[in-house]
Amino acid sequence: MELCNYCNQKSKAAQNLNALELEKLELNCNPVTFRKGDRIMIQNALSFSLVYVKSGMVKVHVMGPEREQILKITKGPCYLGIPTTVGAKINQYSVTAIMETQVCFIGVDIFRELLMTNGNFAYQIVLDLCRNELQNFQKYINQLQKQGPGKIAEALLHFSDKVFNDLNYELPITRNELGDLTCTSRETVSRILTDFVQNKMIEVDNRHIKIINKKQLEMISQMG
DNA sequence: GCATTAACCACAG
DNA sequence: CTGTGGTTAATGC
Repeated sequence: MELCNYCNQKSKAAQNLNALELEKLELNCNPVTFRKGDRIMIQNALSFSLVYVKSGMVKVHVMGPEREQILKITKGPCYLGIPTTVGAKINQYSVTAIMETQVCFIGVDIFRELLMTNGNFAYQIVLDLCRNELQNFQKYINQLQKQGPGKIAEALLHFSDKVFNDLNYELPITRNELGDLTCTSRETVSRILTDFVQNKMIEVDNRHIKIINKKQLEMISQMG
C-alpha cells in the first residue's frame, strides 16, 4: 500500500497532518486506479468512505426523475462525497471516471476524527466546501436563467479557464453529456456549436475545441 | 397573430 | 455518436 506520508499528491488539508495522524489515515486509506467509464461512487449505494481524487477527471451525476443530470465535471486533486458520506450514509449521487483516474477511498470514521482533532485540517476542508457551494449557486443561476447559447458558452469557457487552462482542448465528454451538463438536449448542443463555428467564435474538430473569439463567447455567456 | 426558442422524433453518415 | 431537418409547444411581443 502507498504510504500517505510519502504521497506526493497530498491535499492542502492533509498537509496539516502530523506523522501520527498520517499513520492513522494510512490504515483507512485505499488507493485505487479507475479506467475511463468506471463508476467510482454509485448513487443509492451504502457507503462508509469518501473519495480523494489524486489525479484524473470525473463526472458527478445523478439520475433525476426524467433524465440523467450531470452536476459537474471536475479534475483532481479534490475531495468528493464529503457531503453525502459525512452527512448521509446513502450516496446521493454517482461519480464516474471520464479518463484514467487515481483515487483514495478514505474511511469516514478516520475522516471525522481528523476533523475533530485537527483544526487546520478541518479549516481547509470547510474552505473547500464553501467554495464548492458558492460555485454551485453560480451554476444554478446560470443554468436556470440563461438560454441555450449562454449555457453552452459558459460550459466551453469553464473547460478552458478552470479545467484545462488553455484555449485549445479536447472536450472530455460527448455532446450528449454536454447536454446533460447544461440542461439542454444533444441536438441543441450540436446546433449551437455549429452556430458558434459559423460565427467564428470557435473551431471544432470532433472533440477538439479551439476558442478563437473569447471576448464574444464571454459576451454570450454573460448576456444569457 | 407572428417570431423566437428549444425539445422531440427521425434518419443519415 | 453526431448533425440536420421537420414538427410542435411554450412564451413574449
